[in-house]
Amino acid sequence: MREGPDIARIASLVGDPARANMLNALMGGTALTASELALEAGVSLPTASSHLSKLTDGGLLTLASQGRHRYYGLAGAQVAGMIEAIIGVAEAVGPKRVRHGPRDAAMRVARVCYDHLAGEQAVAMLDRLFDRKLLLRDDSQIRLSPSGAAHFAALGIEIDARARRPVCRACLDWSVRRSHLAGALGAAILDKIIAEKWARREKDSRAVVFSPKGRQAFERVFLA
Amino acid sequence: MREGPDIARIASLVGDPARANMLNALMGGTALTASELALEAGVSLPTASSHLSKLTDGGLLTLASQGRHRYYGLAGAQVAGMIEAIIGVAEAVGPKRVRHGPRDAAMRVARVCYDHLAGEQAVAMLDRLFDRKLLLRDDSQIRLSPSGAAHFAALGIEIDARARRPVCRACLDWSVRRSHLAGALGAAILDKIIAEKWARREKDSRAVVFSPKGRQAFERVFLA
DNA sequence: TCGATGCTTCGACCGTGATCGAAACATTGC
DNA sequence: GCAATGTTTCGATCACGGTCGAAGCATCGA
Repeated sequence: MREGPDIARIASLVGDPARANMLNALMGGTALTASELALEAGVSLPTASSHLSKLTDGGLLTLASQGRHRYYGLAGAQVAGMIEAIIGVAEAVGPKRVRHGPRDAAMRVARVCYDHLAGEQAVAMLDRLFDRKLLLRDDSQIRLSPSGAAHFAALGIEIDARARRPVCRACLDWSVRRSHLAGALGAAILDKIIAEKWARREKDSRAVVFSPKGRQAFERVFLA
Repeated sequence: MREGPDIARIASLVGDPARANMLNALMGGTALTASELALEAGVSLPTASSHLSKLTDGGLLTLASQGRHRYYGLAGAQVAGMIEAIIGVAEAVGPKRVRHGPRDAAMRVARVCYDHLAGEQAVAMLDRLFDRKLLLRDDSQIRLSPSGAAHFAALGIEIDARARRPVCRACLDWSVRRSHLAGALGAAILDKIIAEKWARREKDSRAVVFSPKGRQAFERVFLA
């Protein structure tokens, strides 16, 4: 009975259906208000409020008060990564192996993971960035190379390396089961994809759908 | 309230302290009997038995009956990866940021993750295997290259690619936060490290401690 | 065949935590 | 100020699930 980190505490936070629905909704990356999350979870407002304070106390959510609205969001990419890992297991052991609808397929190709891109496209992108030496695998981190910094700057993506948030971070992809790029750079790239209208967010889903021209542009810039 | 995979079900399985302790114990990779796990979790045998059937029903554990002993083990590397991800979050949000004892430090360097090696050494190894083109990042998988197959065969590690189990698989490392190598090859490498006595398992811990000569040998073979 | 060992099932107990209505609190717009 | 809106706190209810002792199965060794 040696004691490690309190994984039961964290897991039990995710282990309630109402809270799991809230976290799932927040995987889209946008912060939501308490009432939106209550609707999403299918519980009353008081119940939702209670759950939300547990999640924030537990360190899984952050809270940003703006006037009378209170926006809840995931506490970081690591939390998002954990939830993706749980989703992966749930998919694998779930009773419904054979339910790959069209929306499911789109999710596997490209989706939002908190604030960055995930799915086959994202994994392929990270691979190419390594191949082109724009990113370097350091001892225990991913780093932006000088040529990489120049490359992204030319695209209008400039990252302040001194900010608190790490520039590059690996995040395990539940569908592909390999890492994709998170961190400030990962978020900036997703921002650009949306801003350039290369792709749009599917309504009420984490799926990201590229337009034909958008896909070409994305491949030219990131998969070349 | 759109429905995804049942992540609450999976998370709540991990969310009970007794079950979490059991899973943690099984992260060492060796299957354990019900009585051993009861001891590990600090509960009575009937209680443990009840938990264990829930975990197996839930798909997190596999059961191998051998005579009157019943050995429980993790259901796969994906489950192990999920638990590592939860451990990572628990460490990050836990109240004890500054408690890196010596055992903790050893865990970060090298430890067992289910049946393969994890920690800084394991992440560095995977990086070098890519650099040396012994492994290839394919579209959505890690593959063994022809030269890699030859290389490992020369070390006495031969993997049957037609077996049900994937040869190579990525597994996210909770301490380093990047991928290390799982799958049949990852397991075989750990086997070799132990068999060659390059390192030994720390008692009652997942830590793997290299001997001075063993470290040299490991670095020569896998980090060169 | 018989006791010993390992494990599960049964039954009963009990505490934690999820739930919601009502009321209190906070902020904004008028 | 004062109503309207968004959110939390309080209080009470209730059910689910964790817990263990006792008994029941199964397997092994002699």
